[in-house]
Amino acid sequence: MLEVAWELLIERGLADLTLAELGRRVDTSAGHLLYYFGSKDGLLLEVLRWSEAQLWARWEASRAEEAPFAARFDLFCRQFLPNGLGDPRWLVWIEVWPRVLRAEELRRPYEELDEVWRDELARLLTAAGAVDPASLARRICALLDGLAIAIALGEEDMSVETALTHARALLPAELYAGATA
Amino acid sequence: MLEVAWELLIERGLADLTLAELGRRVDTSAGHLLYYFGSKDGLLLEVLRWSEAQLWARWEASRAEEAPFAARFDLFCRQFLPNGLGDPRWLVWIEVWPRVLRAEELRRPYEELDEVWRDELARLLTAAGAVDPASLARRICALLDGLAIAIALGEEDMSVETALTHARALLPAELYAGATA
DNA sequence: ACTGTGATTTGAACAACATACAAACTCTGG
DNA sequence: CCAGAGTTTGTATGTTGTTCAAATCACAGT
Repeated sequence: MLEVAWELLIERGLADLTLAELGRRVDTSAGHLLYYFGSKDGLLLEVLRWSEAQLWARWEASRAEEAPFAARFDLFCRQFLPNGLGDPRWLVWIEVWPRVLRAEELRRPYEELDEVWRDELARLLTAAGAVDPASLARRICALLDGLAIAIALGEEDMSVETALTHARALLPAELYAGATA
Repeated sequence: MLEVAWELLIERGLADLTLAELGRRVDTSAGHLLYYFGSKDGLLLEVLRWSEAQLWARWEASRAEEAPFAARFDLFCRQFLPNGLGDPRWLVWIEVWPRVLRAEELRRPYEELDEVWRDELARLLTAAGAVDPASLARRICALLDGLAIAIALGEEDMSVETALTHARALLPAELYAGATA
């Protein structure tokens, strides 16, 4: 069901991700979706969870633990960043933010999702021997968030490659030694 | 009128910033607001413009052109970053992002507003003799965006001071030499 | 003054939406 | 076969932003 929501999101964008429309796709009623997810906020959060799980699976499949740090870092950033304008994953993030502001009870679950990548990056940095991995991970993830918005919103002078360059610039020189494919 | 919208936003938050409610405050009808602003998106954009103009005025009043770079940079960041959880200026930014995604015609005006601070920071950096001011400004503004989201959304381990530390870390050592008040 | 014309302003109507809810249905343990 | 909890549906409700025709206003030209 979440998968269908996802496809709907890709096909028709944010505007058409409505309970009625989704109900039509899944052959059920909007009422049932509410019963199931509690609210549209709940549904969105669940979609986000699902999409993050997908991404995490891809990440676990592709991350090469023994590869050099530079390669793993690049891969991390590429996975994290949006895949161009209107990337569905970031569509949901951007849609969720204002809702977190309106609804107190979304804060906790939101933060949990947010933390995952920060922790993973911190793990990467720790393995590479960074001095304050937690703080550096915070910094890099914040940067990636900002860059991701620019990409997802379609700002002309921002691309994944440019973003990657910016991200690398935050690494201490000794960590990101060689160039990578 | 935009000022009243602003006060309404501060008092009651995002959820109550509705055309009907605003109309009640300004003693006019929701229909008139639509006639005037074209759409709610238009209103929001105008509110954002107004708030940015306010901020810009404060910035121009307080920036000391002859002060050392470190002080001017800190001031810039403090102005730019949200003033704690639910800062109204960032409330509007966060509300605008999903709308930019839904409505193509918002992209241009959005980008114009976005660029202002980037250009100003680039100016600061140029004056300080940075090597690639435009790119560095891009990077720092993206970082500030990411940090701002964390602050505005009320993530516990993020404060303006912490954010400031992160921002400073992006500067080449020779630019940010001394500590500042 | 009068009038006509275009810009405002209004209020009611509309459509789309998330949500609430009661009724109908389904399944399961006794 | 039944009772009752858990699902599912369809309809109703309340709130949105938006549309629109009518009313009002401002004011230039005569």
